[in-house]
Amino acid sequence: MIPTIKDVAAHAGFSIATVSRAINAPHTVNPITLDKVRQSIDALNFRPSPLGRQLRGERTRLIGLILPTLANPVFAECLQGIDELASAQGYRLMLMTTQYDAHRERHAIETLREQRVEGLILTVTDADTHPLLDELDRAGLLYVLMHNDTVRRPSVSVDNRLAAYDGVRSLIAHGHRRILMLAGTLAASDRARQRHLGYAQAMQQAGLTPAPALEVDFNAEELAPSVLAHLTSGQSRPTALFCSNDLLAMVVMRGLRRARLRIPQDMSILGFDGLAMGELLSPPLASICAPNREIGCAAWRRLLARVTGDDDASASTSLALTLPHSLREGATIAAISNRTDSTSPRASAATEQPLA
Amino acid sequence: MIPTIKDVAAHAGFSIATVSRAINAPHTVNPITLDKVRQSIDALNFRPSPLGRQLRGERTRLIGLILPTLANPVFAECLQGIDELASAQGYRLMLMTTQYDAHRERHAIETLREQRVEGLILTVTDADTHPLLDELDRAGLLYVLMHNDTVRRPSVSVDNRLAAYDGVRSLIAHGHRRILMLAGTLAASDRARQRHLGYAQAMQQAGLTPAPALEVDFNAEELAPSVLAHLTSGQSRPTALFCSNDLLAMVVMRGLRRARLRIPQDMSILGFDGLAMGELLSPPLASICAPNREIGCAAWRRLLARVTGDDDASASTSLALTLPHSLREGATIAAISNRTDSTSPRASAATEQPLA
DNA sequence: GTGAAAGCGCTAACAA
DNA sequence: TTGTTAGCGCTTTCAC
Repeated sequence: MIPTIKDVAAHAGFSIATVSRAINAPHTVNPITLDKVRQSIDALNFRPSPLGRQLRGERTRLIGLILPTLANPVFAECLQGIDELASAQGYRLMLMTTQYDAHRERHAIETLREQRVEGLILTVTDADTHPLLDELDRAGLLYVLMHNDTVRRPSVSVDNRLAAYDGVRSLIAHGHRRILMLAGTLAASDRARQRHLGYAQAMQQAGLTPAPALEVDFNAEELAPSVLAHLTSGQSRPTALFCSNDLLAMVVMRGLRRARLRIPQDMSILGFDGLAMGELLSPPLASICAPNREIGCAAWRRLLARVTGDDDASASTSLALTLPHSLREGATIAAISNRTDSTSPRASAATEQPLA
Repeated sequence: MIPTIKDVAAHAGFSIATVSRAINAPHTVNPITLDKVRQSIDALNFRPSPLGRQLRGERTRLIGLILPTLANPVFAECLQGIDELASAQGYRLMLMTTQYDAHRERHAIETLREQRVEGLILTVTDADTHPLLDELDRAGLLYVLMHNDTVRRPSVSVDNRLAAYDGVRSLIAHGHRRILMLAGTLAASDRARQRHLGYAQAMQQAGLTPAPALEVDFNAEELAPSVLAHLTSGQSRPTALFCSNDLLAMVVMRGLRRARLRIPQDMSILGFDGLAMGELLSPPLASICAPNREIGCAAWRRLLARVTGDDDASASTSLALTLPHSLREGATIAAISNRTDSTSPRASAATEQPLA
């Protein structure tokens, strides 16, 4: 079926050792022999099996990738960056997704470990409390976290707390006082926690009262009545929503529209992630941007440094690598005049200026 | 470093054969022995290396995946479906992206072949003229195409021609006469060709004149002036655009907005792909929907049937598996009154009714 | 410059 | 029930 080095040797009339050398150290074999061997290789369409090599203890050049889902483009964007570098450097990627499920996380790690991946790039729900990561440490399997916000483990991410702080400060600077944070049903993630911390800090610093994050069902067609009530109730109606990620922001925007609220006149929206897609929305989504692709690249570089042992430089570096975030203005944030801080959507709309 | 079966055997005080049996056929070994072996396995945190197994000619349970890009969620959606089934059935996925580059396609195939994948799921630019696929056939490497529209090779896709035909017919039914098709810079793909065929057919059947597809640069911030000229020139201004995919439709929508055209009052838009994201737009994007996730699943099932040899049933089946498409109405298509088929955006807007 | 042979981790036939 | 052994595809001494 699939030709082996043996077949090539027989075909060329040499020993397998010579064929091996012809492949791995061409200069050590007689040019004429080399030519014959190469002809046989072509004739049989032979490709050396990495299994044989790997078995000999060579490097597998295999890196494992564990992501929660690809339904959220955040991870697809990271993956693009990783894939770019990996294939350029001759590594292969083995991908598994977990759908945020702990069992699948465990299964993924076991599977990849069995495959003898040289390292792992992953995003988990909560990096600080994750027992599997301790196991990885114990097993000596190298890994780098992406997006997870922890100082205890090797990770690449933005400063989620600070980024959220900056974003919410910007909302406040636009005159918003009643700002609510919305989170997906997976509010338990380390980044969601950090983002809420940043939100709370910005609020308090402005003398405002932070509220707990409001959980929103990602998959529902409409916003739940209970949620909608929070967003529209007369007196304390929020004027701005800080969504813990862009996908959530998009779902919320749709929900608000269906409830006949205008964006940003009736409600300002700020997302988090900086999805490329967000710019295509109408109005373009304001978002706290993480350099997702760059996060993927950086994670790759860190992992590879560890894998190849070029880690001397980064040994002095702290575990957590923090990449700069940025604010994308978009057009989903309206400025609010604080004097006429009316609670009626209609009334307030008149005093608001959509932001270019 | 990584413990081998030998280490376990030594630790447990048995032969490697017994350890192997303890792992692969526990019932054939003495319970007491089994217990000891298992303790050693746990103690050493041993995982059998698939390399050894695979080398013995066992199945690798490895499937290769070659996608153009993950920047287009179409592929991410397929991948979700594939990944779901693959991990449920104990297969591993090796992913490579090509960015529509022929060299990378070749490289991906070679790499995966070397890895001894049992089969390949891929999307190529043009399946009919692709020399690499002939090579796969010759090499006997099993594969299934996704999205590629060809009857010559095993593939899973929608009927792109018919789907486009249906979509354009719907535009015509809404009163549109001047309908233009836009395509990405990769207009050479088999599916783009089929879609244009469907477009042309629907136009001709309605007594209208189809135009060649207009190429649009995907990555530009604004629509190119030449393109914009096509879309706004007075007399022959199109009233509807059929975009060869949803991502393109989104880019075009943004471009139109920047050019101060309203959607759908000034211009109707129909996309192709049925991206989940499209429903979150405002207005929700009308699209010809392919069941992307289902396409991934179906491709997986077909490939696995071939890989495992359960192909008897599908031997009678034709090579190309066509899944049903559907039309998502969205709200980017306006009805046009044909009597007052005015060419001025402003004037025509008055006679148009946005479609719920 | 080339070949013979050992060994990587594992399974399976065969022996005990 | 357990052990011995050959061999999967390959690289790498070590001879020749």
